[in-house]
Amino acid sequence: MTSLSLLELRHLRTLAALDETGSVSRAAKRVHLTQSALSHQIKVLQNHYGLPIVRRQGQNIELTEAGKHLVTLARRVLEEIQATERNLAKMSEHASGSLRIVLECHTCFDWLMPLMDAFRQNWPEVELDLVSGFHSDPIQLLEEGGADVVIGSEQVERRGIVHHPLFRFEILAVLAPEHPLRAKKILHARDFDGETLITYPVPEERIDLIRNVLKPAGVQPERRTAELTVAILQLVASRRGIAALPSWGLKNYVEHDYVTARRIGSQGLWSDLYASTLAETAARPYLRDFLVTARNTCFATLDGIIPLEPAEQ
Amino acid sequence: MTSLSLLELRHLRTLAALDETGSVSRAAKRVHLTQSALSHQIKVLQNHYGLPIVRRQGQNIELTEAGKHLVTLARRVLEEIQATERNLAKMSEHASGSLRIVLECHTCFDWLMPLMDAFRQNWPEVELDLVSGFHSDPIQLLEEGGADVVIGSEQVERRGIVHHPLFRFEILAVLAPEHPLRAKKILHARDFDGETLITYPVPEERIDLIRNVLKPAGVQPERRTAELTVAILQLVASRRGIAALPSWGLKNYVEHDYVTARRIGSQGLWSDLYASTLAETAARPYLRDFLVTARNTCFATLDGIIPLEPAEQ
DNA sequence: CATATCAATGAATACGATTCATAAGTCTCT
DNA sequence: AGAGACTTATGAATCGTATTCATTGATATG
Repeated sequence: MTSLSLLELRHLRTLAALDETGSVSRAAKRVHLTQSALSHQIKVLQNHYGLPIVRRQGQNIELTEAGKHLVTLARRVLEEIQATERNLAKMSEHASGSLRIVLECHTCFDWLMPLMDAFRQNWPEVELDLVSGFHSDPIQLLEEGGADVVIGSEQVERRGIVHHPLFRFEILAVLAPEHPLRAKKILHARDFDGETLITYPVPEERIDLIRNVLKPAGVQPERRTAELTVAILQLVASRRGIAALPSWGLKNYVEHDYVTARRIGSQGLWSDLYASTLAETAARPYLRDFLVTARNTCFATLDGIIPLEPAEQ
Repeated sequence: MTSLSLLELRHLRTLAALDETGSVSRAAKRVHLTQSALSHQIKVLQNHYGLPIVRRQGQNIELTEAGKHLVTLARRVLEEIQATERNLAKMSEHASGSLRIVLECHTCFDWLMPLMDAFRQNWPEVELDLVSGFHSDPIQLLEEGGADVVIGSEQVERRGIVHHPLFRFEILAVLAPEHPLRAKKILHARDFDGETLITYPVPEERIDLIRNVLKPAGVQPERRTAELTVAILQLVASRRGIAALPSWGLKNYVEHDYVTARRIGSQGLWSDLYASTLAETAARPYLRDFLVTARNTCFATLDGIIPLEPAEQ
């Protein structure tokens, strides 16, 4: 089909990112390019169509009418492409197998559930499971063949294991709205002295706040555990202690004044999330599709997360 | 939307061309690239998906199952893109106006009619017309504002006029199946000596066979005219003379042995078709869309035509 | 008002798609 | 069978252009 169009999928991908982030620089991170690159892309498109596509709105940008047209196109097209690429993947080898997921991070339930539903639809032949219970060395599970993916935040170098970066997120301190510490904009290690820390029932080394902030400062608050995120929040709200949770799940509770969130340290406490697999299973098409849609749905639904550079391979 | 895909629209465009032409080199002409470029593109895609996309079938190629998946994707996507680009075009200026078409070439009716129907649907605001009758200087009509496009085969340099190349086609001699000349594979100028030439009712200079072949050789056969292509074919079939017509319209008649077609000269007699407009109207979005879909539908429906390089601008 | 963060832009760069040159395969015709 | 006219495939060279770099001007925030 002939076409005088200079439009390419790369444009559509950045358009979609622009729409989702509302900012050129955030969109740039999302598509792993510089802000400048996206600015140039936008300019080329606007010249080509003779129409503004984005409008500066204060700090950020906003799509114009024309931009929205292109975004709906982008959505449809990118989805169609992913669908047929899935079909192609199914035609190649390794199109079936198992995807047994180990979660190091309890809060990941939030985004994992809808993701697993979608995946089950797209890959009915793949045996999808969540392997439950606590595991001291989840990576070993991979090597023993007891699991296929570990979702966690530590990136330990080990032969035959590859870590696929998902995203970076901030961990915020969660307080009851009446808590005295609410006065401080930023909490530091010694602010936790004498407080009760409410966490998931996992070893200390697995809790970023303790490992990276409190322990180095020699602060050792009391601990109390709960299995579910809502239970932790409930305890916090009823003034039984402080918690540290990913920012994305807090938004609703904070907005309704159920709890208050505060940054930890002047830079904030950040953690990276990886999906780790055997090098061998990393090549499986359904695994790659799982990772792509995982990132997509996370970016779409989780606020305040930051893309990570894809692993060089 | 994140994507590990290296797929780009350029790939989809060549896929579509590959499917329509069944040959890498013909597809290359269609998308204005070299055969080598397309070969490389195909290889990249096959490596990426780990699947063959085309299969060599003797001289030409054939799409595999995977290739067909991609082609249906390509069709859908490219169509969607054209649709939204039309929408964008309508949002810019010059989105309405008139498109009055002058035909220098009678046979163009064949492909112009469905094209005009499609155009009318897409651009209801544009006043679409076929200006009828014979015009000695159709380009002048453009300058006088009596028409907007001239579709013809001569490319006369004139200030303020731009010629948009459509395609190149071959003109074949058409004989009655029993005609003595059927024995020759190729007809030359002197073969026409003493024959009756059946043409459209236009001046000699407008008839490529006469202007480029017979006149230079000093051959001057009798002439007889008919308005419609079917009428000409009817006269030929009933042995009233020979005609010279574009190859594309002949296929059905030749296959049913209604008439016989022969090449004219060892290289064949070829003619280029252009759409000419004022430079000013060339910028109008609906005109550009008209040209794009004209080329597309011609390539899709007309056999044996060859793309021309787009005019440099 | 200083600082941080944003988008825009021109020039330099680097990457990769395309071309070039060539080889190898396929069909047709004599 | 062999010549010729077609194809497609492939590695190396080239060229175009998308991206980055470096900088500026805007906009918000404390």
